This record gives sequence, C-alpha cells and structure tokens, in this order.
Amino acid sequence: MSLPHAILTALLEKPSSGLELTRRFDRSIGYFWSATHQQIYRELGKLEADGHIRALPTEQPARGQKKSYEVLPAGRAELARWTAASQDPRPHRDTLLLRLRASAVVGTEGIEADLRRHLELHRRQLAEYEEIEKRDFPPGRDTCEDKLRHLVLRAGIELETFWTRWLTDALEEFGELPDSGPA
Amino acid sequence: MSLPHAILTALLEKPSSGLELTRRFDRSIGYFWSATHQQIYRELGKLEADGHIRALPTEQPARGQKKSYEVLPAGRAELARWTAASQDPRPHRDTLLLRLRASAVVGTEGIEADLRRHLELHRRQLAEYEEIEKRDFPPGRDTCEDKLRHLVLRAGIELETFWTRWLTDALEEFGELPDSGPA
DNA sequence: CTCCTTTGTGCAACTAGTTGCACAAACGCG
DNA sequence: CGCGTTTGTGCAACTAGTTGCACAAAGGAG
Repeated sequence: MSLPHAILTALLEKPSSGLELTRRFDRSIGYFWSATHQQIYRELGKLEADGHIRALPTEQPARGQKKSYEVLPAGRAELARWTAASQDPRPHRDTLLLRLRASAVVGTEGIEADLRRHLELHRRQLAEYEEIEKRDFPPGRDTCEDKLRHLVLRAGIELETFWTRWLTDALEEFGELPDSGPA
Repeated sequence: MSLPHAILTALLEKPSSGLELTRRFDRSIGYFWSATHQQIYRELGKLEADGHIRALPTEQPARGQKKSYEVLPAGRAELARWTAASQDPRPHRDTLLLRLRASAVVGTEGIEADLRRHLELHRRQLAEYEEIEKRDFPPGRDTCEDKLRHLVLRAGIELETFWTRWLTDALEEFGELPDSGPA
C-alpha cells in the first residue's frame, strides 16, 4: 500500500524515468522501502492511469526509450493525504530471530556461520550510511528538509548499529555454548 | 517462506491446536513473525499434507472441535535444514520512515500526532517485553535453550528501546521546526 | 557490418499475506 | 429450555510482492 507513495516522494524530489527510479531506490529510499524495477514500472503505469503523474513530453516516445515522469497536483495531494493519515505500524518479520528461536529446539548446528555473515552485511551497511551522512549532512546546512531527511538516515544508522552490536553479543554467547545445543 | 517453520518451532515447543497456536503467536513468536488464525489454519493443512505434522488422535473429531497437532520426524528435519541454511536478510519496509521522508517534500502537517501515537505503542511494547524478561528469565537458569531465547527477547527489547528513543528525539526536533515545513 | 553486451522497458505467472465471512459446538443466563 | 455470546475451525477472494522471462535500442569490438 506504500509503494506508490514511495514513488511519488522520489519523483517530487526529482522527476525521473523508471530506471533512474530503480537506481535511486537501490541507494536511498529503498533502504526502508525496497522495490524491483518490475514493481516500479507497474506502479508507474497505475499512477499515470490514476492521473497522479504524467510522462514528460519527449520527441519520439518508443519502447526502449527513456521516459521521465513528473508528479501532478493530484499526486502531490494524495501523498500529502497519505503522509498525514494515522497508520498502525506493520508487524515486523525477522527470519534470523525466528531461526535463532528454532535453533533452541533443533540445535544450533550451522547457524553460527550465517550470523557471522549477517554481522558482516550489517557492518557494511552501517559504513555506507555513515558515508552518506558525512557526504550529505555536514554540520552546517540545517534547512527543514535536511533535518527531516537526516532524522531518517539516523534511524538507519542506529538500527544497523544495534544489529551489529547484537550479533556480536550473540556470537560471543555462542562461543560459551556446548557444541550444538539440544536435539 | 517462513510461516511453516515458525509453526513447526511453536509445535515443537508444545503440541497445540490451531487456536492455541494463534494465541501463542500473539504473545511470543508473533513478536517477530506475526500471523492470523486464517494463515495458521491454512498452513497447518499444508504441513499435514506434506507429512511434517499430524493431528493427535482424539475421540470424535469434528468441526468446531479442538484438534491438536504434533511434529513428525520429517517436520523436525525440515526445520533443522531450514534453520541451518544460509539466508539473506529480507529488505525492511518501514512506513513511518517513508512518511517522514515524504513530509520533507509535502509538509509535516498531521504527522506529529501519529509520531506521538507510535511512541506510546513502542513504550507499551517495551514494557511488555521487560515484563516477560522479568518473568521468564530471572538471573539463574542458564540452560542452552534459555540463553538462545533470551537473546531473541533482548533483540526485541533493544529494538523497542531504539524506537522509543528515536521517536522522542524526532518529536523534539519537530518542536524546533517552523510550523509545517515546506509545501 | 555483424555480433555481443549493456541499458531501458515491460508482461505474466506465481507466492505470500490480508480481509471478510461462515459455521458448528459449548457455555452462560433469564 | 431457548437464545445470545464465546470458542474453535475453516474457506474464498483479494492485494501486495517476487521471479522469470522478453524485447527493443544503442554502443563497442572484431
């Protein structure tokens, strides 16, 4: 229910083609609302049909030709409505926690290596976020938009920090465990 | 792809009927893998068809009659296989962060109230987790299973702690913002 | 100039999750 | 006893998200 709104936000920040959107989803909005190019194209079609966005006029529109979209007033209004509306947090789902819990009954054999791998992934993600922070949010520059976006980035940083720390703790505890748990 | 494994885990911890599972999902496993009773019943059917679980024999089985399931060896093996297999973290999706980012372009009107509401929800969840910790994990009792389950619970506690703090910070920044941002 | 890779767009089929409803038995109450 | 509420089970339809593939144009390499 939120992909169209993610796209509207991205397009308001800068009108783009499907592929450009896909790229930007990989680097920024996608950090908390990921989407594949297939989803994005499909959704662009719907948004256009609904009159929320329109294709920027080009010379010869054709398949395999860049097509940029911009947000129409109706789209902006819809985004504003959605942003302001009260919404319940969606339930989280975390496979790793589930597996850890499962390993309490079927044994921890094999999971440790994957914990290490996840730790490495989270470390890398954290480094990437910190890079972005250094680049996009230097000490000065405190416009209202910057403050909001920085807030979002900080959430990402702190979440990755949490996972990094938690996984480190978990691995430490694994060291103290008898070899493969129960089962 | 993980609901069947969540159910297997829960059933290994204790054989249960569909409704009992639903209740336990609401209080424990569901904290990181939520499911409705409809999903659970459907999945129980599939798991039984696959020979992973079986219904415990009862006197007169009938609709509207409690039916308990237990895990068969094949089910346990499947769970062990899945737990040990390497898996990539699934992308997170967070509506609130998305809305905050959107509010940087369409204005913050209306979102503050919902931030407060979320803060309250996370505080409550945190309190619930801490209650569980006090009840189920008193200082002694360090069996291997307990350690693993405690680790999972601590992840929940720390995540809620993070959200509580982050939302508090965010609301503070909102106080300093000019009235409704851009737009 | 032809073939191969990259860029960009898109459809179709599938899987997972949600919502809405239905139905039966058991329980409590006037 | 008859009637509404709670408990327990379940189907069907829908929505969202994923996976797999296809096709066109453009650019570079032999």
